[in-house]
Amino acid sequence: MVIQKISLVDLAIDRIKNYIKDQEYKPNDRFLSEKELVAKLQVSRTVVREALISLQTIGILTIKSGGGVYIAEPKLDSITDILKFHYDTYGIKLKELIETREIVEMGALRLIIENNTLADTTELTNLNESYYQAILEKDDPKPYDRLFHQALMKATDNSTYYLFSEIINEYFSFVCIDVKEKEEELLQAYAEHKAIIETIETGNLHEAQNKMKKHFEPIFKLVQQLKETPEDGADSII
Amino acid sequence: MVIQKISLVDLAIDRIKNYIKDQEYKPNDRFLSEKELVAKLQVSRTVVREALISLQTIGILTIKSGGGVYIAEPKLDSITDILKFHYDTYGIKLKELIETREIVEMGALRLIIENNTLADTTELTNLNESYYQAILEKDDPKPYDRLFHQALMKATDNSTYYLFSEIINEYFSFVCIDVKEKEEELLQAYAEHKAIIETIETGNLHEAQNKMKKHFEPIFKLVQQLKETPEDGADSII
DNA sequence: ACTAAAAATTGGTCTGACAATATTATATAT
DNA sequence: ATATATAATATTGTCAGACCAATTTTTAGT
Repeated sequence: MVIQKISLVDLAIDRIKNYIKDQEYKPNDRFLSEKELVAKLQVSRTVVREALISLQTIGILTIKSGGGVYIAEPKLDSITDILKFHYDTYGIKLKELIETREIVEMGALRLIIENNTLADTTELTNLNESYYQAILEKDDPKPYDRLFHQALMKATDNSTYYLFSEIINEYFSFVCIDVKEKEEELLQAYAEHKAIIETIETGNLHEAQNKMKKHFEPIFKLVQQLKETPEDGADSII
Repeated sequence: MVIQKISLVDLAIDRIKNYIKDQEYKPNDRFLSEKELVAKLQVSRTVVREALISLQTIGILTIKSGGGVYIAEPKLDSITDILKFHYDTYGIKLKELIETREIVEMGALRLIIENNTLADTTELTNLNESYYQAILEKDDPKPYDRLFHQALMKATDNSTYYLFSEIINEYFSFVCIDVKEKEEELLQAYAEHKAIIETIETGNLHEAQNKMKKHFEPIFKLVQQLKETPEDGADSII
């Protein structure tokens, strides 16, 4: 006996999913209320609620207490949530994660250069200059760094690849320790960004990838120095 | 008023998550029953159930009707579920997905060769030979192809990178149309696998990547010929 | 010791009730 | 007439109790 009998909740989830597809809802649209779904699906409120919660969990719906049910904004929170739990519970090596980022961004360079999807490097340059300004003004430059790398990934003109890179980056920013870099190192990163942009413009893939690799070296070294420090005491649910 | 008051369900989810971490459960271990959780968390069964369902949805727990709650096997089903919905609802371009696979596998070659993580290419060869046998015996060779590419990704010795590649492949096998390839094409693929292995052994990254790129060309061309055929009629929930 | 029936456990679903929150309608003041 | 405060309504959150269905455990009989 392997077959799992399908529960009403699972059925409800499926129906609601299909309904959302067919109705061509847009994010933030108001969805049906629990009451309406009870009438429509002919099941108890319990079942409807459990289905809605499941759909909220995977980021399809948003339930506002007292305010109704809405179509969720397409985000990756639910995916990164899962990965976070994975990380906490089963452990993931930081070194691996950074290496993954590195490889993914080097791959992005290939897409950009081979497919020639980046006609205009102005935006990248602007973002990097914002990064530079933030450094000089002692602001936190990290958001700009993030934007720079995001723009680079977007320049692949492959939204799927970009999607996965975002998952990885989300995951990374959750996992990664918050390193305070020295101004000297930040300026170095700025220069490397600049060099990468210029190399993209020349169309030299091999060179661009090498520069990207260099760009990742500092963080790589940093991580390899870190010790794994797993120490917790909490035990019961509280 | 931006702050969302935290619901009891969300609290329960958090507590349970932490409890699982602390108790060092293993997959398939029996977890606490609803009743026990009610007693432990001091909330109603409704809240416990909704929390459990949420945790089941993201693949942390498995609820067996009448049989109790269990720690789920770490799988990516929940993630691919989310992506599937994304695909159905917002659409994802097949061409992009294949390009993503291509880039990811080319990146894998870099990791393998640069880090020299693949001391022994025997397993890859064996899997490829199984692929060959399946072709000759008119079996479905796809599973062996899948195994070959999986082994390649594992050879990066980066479980995180492997994890992401699995997400992509799961996603791909869901999305992708089931193409029946001719024996001629299958044998071609076999030969390309073989060539890739040999090039890995020589340590020539550039060459290996080129061969991988060639290996993806057929499926690439196939997809670009396909027309988008969105045609459905269903409207209401049923 | 093995098997089959009975009992207990556990999850699945339903109903009704009330509380907490958000939205909408109404009344009031300017 | 418009803006604001208040009341009414709608909606989700939580609880309790009941019964059904599936599973597991116990018991009884051979």
